[in-house]
Amino acid sequence: MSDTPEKLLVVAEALFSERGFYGVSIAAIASELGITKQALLHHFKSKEKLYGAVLARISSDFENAQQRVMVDEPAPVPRIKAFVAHLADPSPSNIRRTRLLMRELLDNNQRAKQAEHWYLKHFLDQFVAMVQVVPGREAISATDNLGLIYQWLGAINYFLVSIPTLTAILGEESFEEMARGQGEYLSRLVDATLAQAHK
Amino acid sequence: MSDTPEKLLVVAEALFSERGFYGVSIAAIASELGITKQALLHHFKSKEKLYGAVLARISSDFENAQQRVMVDEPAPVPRIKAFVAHLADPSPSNIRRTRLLMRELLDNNQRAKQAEHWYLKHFLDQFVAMVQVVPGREAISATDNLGLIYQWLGAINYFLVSIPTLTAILGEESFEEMARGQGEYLSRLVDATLAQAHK
DNA sequence: AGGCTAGCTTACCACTTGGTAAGTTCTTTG
DNA sequence: CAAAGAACTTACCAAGTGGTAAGCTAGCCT
Repeated sequence: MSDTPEKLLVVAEALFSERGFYGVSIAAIASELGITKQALLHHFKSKEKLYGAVLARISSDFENAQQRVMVDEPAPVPRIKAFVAHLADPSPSNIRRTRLLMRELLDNNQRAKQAEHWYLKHFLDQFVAMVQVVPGREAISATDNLGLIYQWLGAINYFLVSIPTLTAILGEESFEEMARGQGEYLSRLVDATLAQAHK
Repeated sequence: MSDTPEKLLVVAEALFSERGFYGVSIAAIASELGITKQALLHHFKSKEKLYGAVLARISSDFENAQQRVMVDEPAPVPRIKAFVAHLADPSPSNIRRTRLLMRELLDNNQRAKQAEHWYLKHFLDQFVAMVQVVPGREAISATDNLGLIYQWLGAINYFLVSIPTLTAILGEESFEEMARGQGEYLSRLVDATLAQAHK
């Protein structure tokens, strides 16, 4: 094979992230890769399946990262902070994936979806478990803890996808200043929200 | 005229919100309205312009709400909380608009955009001004306050667009429980994050 | 009455879309 | 060596895309 399927998924991920599922044609992806549309369709039988493969790759990487932090950081709160920091990593590749997942969040409204087999279900369950072992949080319901997690995910993901916009508004330098503060902000956000329920 | 332009914009807004700019054809919007595609194109000369009109309508409503809260709530912190509560209103129409604006945030990455004339610039400037008059916040840079606002917007907007997903995961009742807590959560989030910088 | 505009309609267009069908070349395996 | 399958290619297609052109009708203004 001339291109590894891995390479195909990387390019497809980038384009889906930038323009969305309906915004990219398989021909556009193929052209970016320098192959024909039909070569792409040979590997992934349809556009939907190609997109599915992109999602599967992301969610698998996600779960790996989650498992890693479970092992590396045994203490509950530092573990959460480490994981939050990982999710908030402002690297181009993480921004790209965050944008794609946010599009997915907006779309799977209308896309048919069974809650049980949802590709991020496991990720959320694990995350809730991470919060529930924090001292003082054991008694709090999973639903409430999920609410907390959604605040964090909101703050993290919204910031990441806003980066291009913020850079345009603020200019390169001011944005850098803001971005430097963001890690510290998030750490304090976790502390503040974790603490507030058991005052 | 048989349909008011208002009615056209309402339907277009709903469809753009659900499926995104590329996900909806002008023919689909027209069919939903029970008119021909060309009738729609008669009112708004192109798809882009129709979409632009939808955005303009939203941003104008936004600025009205902002102005109202400035008048109705003179005290800085209650004013912010009232505005946050307004933005977080989980009514179907607000969810629809939040979803549309989030799509816009994801897209205007690649869409050409001059920061100065950006349709939400004024909204953000006003919001920053609202935060900057909070006692203890005057000395803090606009950039830092903007960072704070993005945390709030993130928590609010992400939650709103996640509602369909969360309902599917948790079921109707558990979700209702979580949603009831969300208003209280947000109020505390504002308190906690406003306080943290001037301890 | 004549002209003008708003609000349509039907007809049409070039282009792009995702996808199929069938054949070809290369590589691996029995 | 033969068979099989993987990795393509070219050719094609029906359906849909955004948009133009031109005409028609009703109401309004002078």
